Amino acid sequence: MKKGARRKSELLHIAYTRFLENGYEQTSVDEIINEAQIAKGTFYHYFQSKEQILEQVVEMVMQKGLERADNVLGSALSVPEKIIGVILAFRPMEAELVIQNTLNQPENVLLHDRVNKKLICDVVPLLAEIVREGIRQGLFDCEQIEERVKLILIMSSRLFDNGVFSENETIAFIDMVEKTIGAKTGTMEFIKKLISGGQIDEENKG
Amino acid sequence: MKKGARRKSELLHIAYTRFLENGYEQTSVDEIINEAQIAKGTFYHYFQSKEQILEQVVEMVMQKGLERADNVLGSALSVPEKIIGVILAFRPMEAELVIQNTLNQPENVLLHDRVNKKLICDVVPLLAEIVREGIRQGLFDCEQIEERVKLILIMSSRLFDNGVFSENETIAFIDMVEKTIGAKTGTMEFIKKLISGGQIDEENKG
Amino acid sequence: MKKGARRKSELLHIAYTRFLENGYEQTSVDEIINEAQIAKGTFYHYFQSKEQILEQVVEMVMQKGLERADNVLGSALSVPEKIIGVILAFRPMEAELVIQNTLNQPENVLLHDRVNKKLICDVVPLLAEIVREGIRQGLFDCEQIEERVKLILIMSSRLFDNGVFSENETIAFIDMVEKTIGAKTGTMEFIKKLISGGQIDEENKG
Amino acid sequence: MKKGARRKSELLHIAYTRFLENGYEQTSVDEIINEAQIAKGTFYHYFQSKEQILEQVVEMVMQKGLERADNVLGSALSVPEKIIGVILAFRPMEAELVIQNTLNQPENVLLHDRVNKKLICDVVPLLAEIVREGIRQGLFDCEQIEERVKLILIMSSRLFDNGVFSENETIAFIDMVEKTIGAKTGTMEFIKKLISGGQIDEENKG
DNA sequence: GATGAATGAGTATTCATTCAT
DNA sequence: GATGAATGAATACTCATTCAT
Repeated sequence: MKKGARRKSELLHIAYTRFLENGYEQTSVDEIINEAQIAKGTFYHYFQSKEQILEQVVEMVMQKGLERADNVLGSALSVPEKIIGVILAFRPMEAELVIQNTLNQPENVLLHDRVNKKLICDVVPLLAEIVREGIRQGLFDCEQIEERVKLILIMSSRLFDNGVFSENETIAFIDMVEKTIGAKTGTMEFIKKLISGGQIDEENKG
Repeated sequence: MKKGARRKSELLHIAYTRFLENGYEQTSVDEIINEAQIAKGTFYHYFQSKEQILEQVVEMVMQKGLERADNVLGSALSVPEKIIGVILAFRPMEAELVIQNTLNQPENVLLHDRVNKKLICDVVPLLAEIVREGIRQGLFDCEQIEERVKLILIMSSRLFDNGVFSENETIAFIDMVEKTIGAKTGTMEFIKKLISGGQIDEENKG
Repeated sequence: MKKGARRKSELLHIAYTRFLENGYEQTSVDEIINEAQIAKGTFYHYFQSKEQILEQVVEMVMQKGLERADNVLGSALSVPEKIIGVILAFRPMEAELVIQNTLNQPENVLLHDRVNKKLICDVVPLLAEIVREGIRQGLFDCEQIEERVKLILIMSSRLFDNGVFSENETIAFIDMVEKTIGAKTGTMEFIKKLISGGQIDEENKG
Repeated sequence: MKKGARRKSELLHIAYTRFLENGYEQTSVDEIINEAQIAKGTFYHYFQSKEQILEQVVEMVMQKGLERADNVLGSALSVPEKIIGVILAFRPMEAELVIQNTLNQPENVLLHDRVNKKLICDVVPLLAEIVREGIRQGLFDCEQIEERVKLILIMSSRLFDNGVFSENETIAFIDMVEKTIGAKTGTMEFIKKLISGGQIDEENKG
């Protein structure tokens, strides 16, 4: 069914936005159906529970991220660029919201948390593979690859969560990333241009 | 009023425990007053709203942390030890809960988040000062001190949140800390003994 | 608390009436609170759930019945009269309803069923004791006393449930009762007057 | 339409089973169509409402009972055996369920009640005719035949509802039946063998 | 005949907050 | 200071029924 799928996707998008703006707990099913202009029953025709729509929103966000990450992996970018590309692939959410400036910090914690958990789980192996490639190319030099990648992800997730970072923060971050994976100073320097140059690269949404 | 203050403190402690175990949203005022054996009205005599008790719980937690941090600062510990000491001063919460094994991840996100925000805000200047002392002593060497300290805090907060870390995680973390602040390799090695020697070491879940 | 008790009793009475008229499932909490002119929260201040008010209604009905039965047992009535007196003590409900003519048979089955179960459970021992007294007085003669009493109760419960019985039904019922407990023909004859004479003796309610 | 009739019959059977297991109110149309693997609309193509399928289930059960009863009437059994045969003809439901052990007392009250009402209505004339035959044969002796038959049915229905009866209950029941219709002691004795010999005998719960 | 998406009034229950005593 | 009865808006969820295809 075309129509059914479109409706479900529309509901997911509305829920996603509301969850981010007001938080999961603070968003009632009523709010979602009012915005979608559908009946209560229709909502429960598509989703078994409120909890289920949260899960599917998380899945949707991750799915989009994975697709973008795949594009990055298959591209002709350099290894350092791929690392940043993959990290950014899972951060369009932040981008949208920084722009909308509606990000209501204390409320959307639960969604962020869920996404972060999945993210670390799914993205660590991807990045670890790229780092290994970098090691083979003589660009990086380190052990405990998964663990280092995880720490980088944690840091970047926090950084991007806030959406805003000073030049000093960027410098420190780049330095840490380089040292963490044993890259030469300057290898990741290009990040600086990425961030300060354009308030994060955009492209996303439906 | 002695009695009033004792009651308020008792209420804060009960709320603190319940918030951590079940989460803020999932803890009702009824639950708190039942455990405290007081009437509804009495609760609202001490706190204007449920939100207010959350704020005061966060304050209380931070206050305790600051007291412990002050002891660390005034002690005869080495600079590297002081850094870890201050970080740990704000993490007794985790310690308690890891032991109690009641830490229910998805629920207590809000409290953690609030505490973390305050923590980064209050603790960064403290740690920055210690790092500066370390630089003066020739132990460390770095610029962007506040930003680097912040990144370390972010990483450690995430690490301690999960409560469990493998040996590889510990090694990677120590290495990153040392490199972040420009310390010689081995300077922070003692952390390893702290963690593995202490209570918290377990095999990693994820 | 005088006031609180009065409210609770009022709620029980309203629920009792609605359950009988419309059935338990068909009576919503909204219906009860509208009739009682109280807020939703007030209902749940007195009862933990809808199920709980049903239980307490059943208890109330049984309690009233037991009190009436005690009066009968302590009276100067003859043994046969006591038997009928005890049976009737638990049947004021029918009386009310026959008069009100609102008894909507298919709906109130659940309440009836619950009351009947408790009734058979509580009343059988009472009646058995009276029958034994009758045997000692040489009025009755039978074995399997509890079982026979139970069968009589089952029959009478069904009879009274419908509230209406022809003369032939009454004759047959009396004959069966007499034969069941081995009484001489005519011993229970007086029931006939009771029933046909007055559409069941009344006195009940609040 | 062959297919249509088969489907309808299948739906009736599913509904019948669900109503008995979970009760009418607790069985949703969704449950029925899921089990039948048909669409919502199809259900409402065969039945105008949920209420209507209940009615038709009751009819179906009664129809089956009447067919069995007809076989009994046309058989070469003795008059007392025919009486019991007819009663049992309408009780296969209990038999099935006692065996399946799924009879969930509080829920299936409504279906039972409806069946019982129809049962008494339809079966009383049948049994009355057999009793008259017994009187003509000099086996029984009583007046108010319909009423006595009705009382016997009421008792037996309750007995069979519970499915379990002790020896004393059986003895008392047989004695009451014999005396009710003026049969010689021992005439209905064979019931005992039927019950205790057969499947249903268990130790009494209550 | 058959489908299943859509409906929306209805359900029981929760809970932070108020206020007269 | 302390109580707890009372509130009522809000919540997630159900389900018999309809109807365009």
